[in-house]
Amino acid sequence: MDAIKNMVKERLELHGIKPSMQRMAVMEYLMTHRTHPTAEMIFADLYPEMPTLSKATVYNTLNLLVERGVVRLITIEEKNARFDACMDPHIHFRCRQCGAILDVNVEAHWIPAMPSGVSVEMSETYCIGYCAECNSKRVN
Amino acid sequence: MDAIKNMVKERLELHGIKPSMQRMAVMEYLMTHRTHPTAEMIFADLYPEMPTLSKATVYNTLNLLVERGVVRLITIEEKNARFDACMDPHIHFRCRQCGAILDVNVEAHWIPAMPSGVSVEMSETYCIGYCAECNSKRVN
DNA sequence: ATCCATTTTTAGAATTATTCCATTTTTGTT
DNA sequence: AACAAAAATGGAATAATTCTAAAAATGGAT
Repeated sequence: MDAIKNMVKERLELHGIKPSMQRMAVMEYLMTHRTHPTAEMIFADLYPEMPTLSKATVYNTLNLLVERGVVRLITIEEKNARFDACMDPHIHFRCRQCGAILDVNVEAHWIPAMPSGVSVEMSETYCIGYCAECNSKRVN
Repeated sequence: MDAIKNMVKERLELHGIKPSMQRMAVMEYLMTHRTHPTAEMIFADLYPEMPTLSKATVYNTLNLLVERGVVRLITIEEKNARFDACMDPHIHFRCRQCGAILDVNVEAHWIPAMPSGVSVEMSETYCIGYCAECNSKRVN
């Protein structure tokens, strides 16, 4: 019936994760909110509809999803970890002024030549500067 | 006399930072320890020789150095901020097993095309995987 | 259906990196 | 020496995340 819920379920099972209600909820949230939310944001938004949801479960689930490579952990902001369910190649940009985190699509991710013997499992690139809107308001 | 202390002093003054004892100590530490230390590590190592040093000062100094673009803040590890006084283009690699953080030199840093209006002040790339040593010990 | 083992969730306490705050010390200038 | 401004200090406060021990849910096997 619900196409999204099916995709969520499949994606979890594909990575060997049992699709419990809570895990489905967190995963669905990430797939439908491309806002790079923090654990706190996810919890706050899910809580009204799942009043017995625990913050620990949100953290447990996010950690599991990251470990299994289902979602990306973004450390572009020192304070909070942020999460992204989009695994297509893209990088992140954070505006120094308004704090917005934007996706920037790239054809493929840049992985420089590594010293021999080193194997790379994943790489992340992020940029920091001023977004178009904040730039236009800036005094020079 | 002390060539390093002079470099440290110059580098601070070049960025408009008054070279106090404490700031010199932190900056010298970063320039002579290419280990991407945490604030805690810097404090712990400096403390024996500067018993009145405060952790707050180490944090204040590191924040100032990062703001002024004298050192790089590295967020490759979720738990702690790490710092790097080397501003030459290079990226960081973290070994998932032993936790070592290595520099990987690159000719120039990769900055993908940004949406129009966006200005980029800095960018960071990091990779995570297994270092040569840990790789050789891994079971397949 | 029922029992049991395993997995998952839960609430709250604990941990810990970092920031904040009010005071003291240091520095530089008249 | 006196004073204002800047920097450093110690300890309390904050807040994100993890830990812990108990409760709930799940999934066979009988």
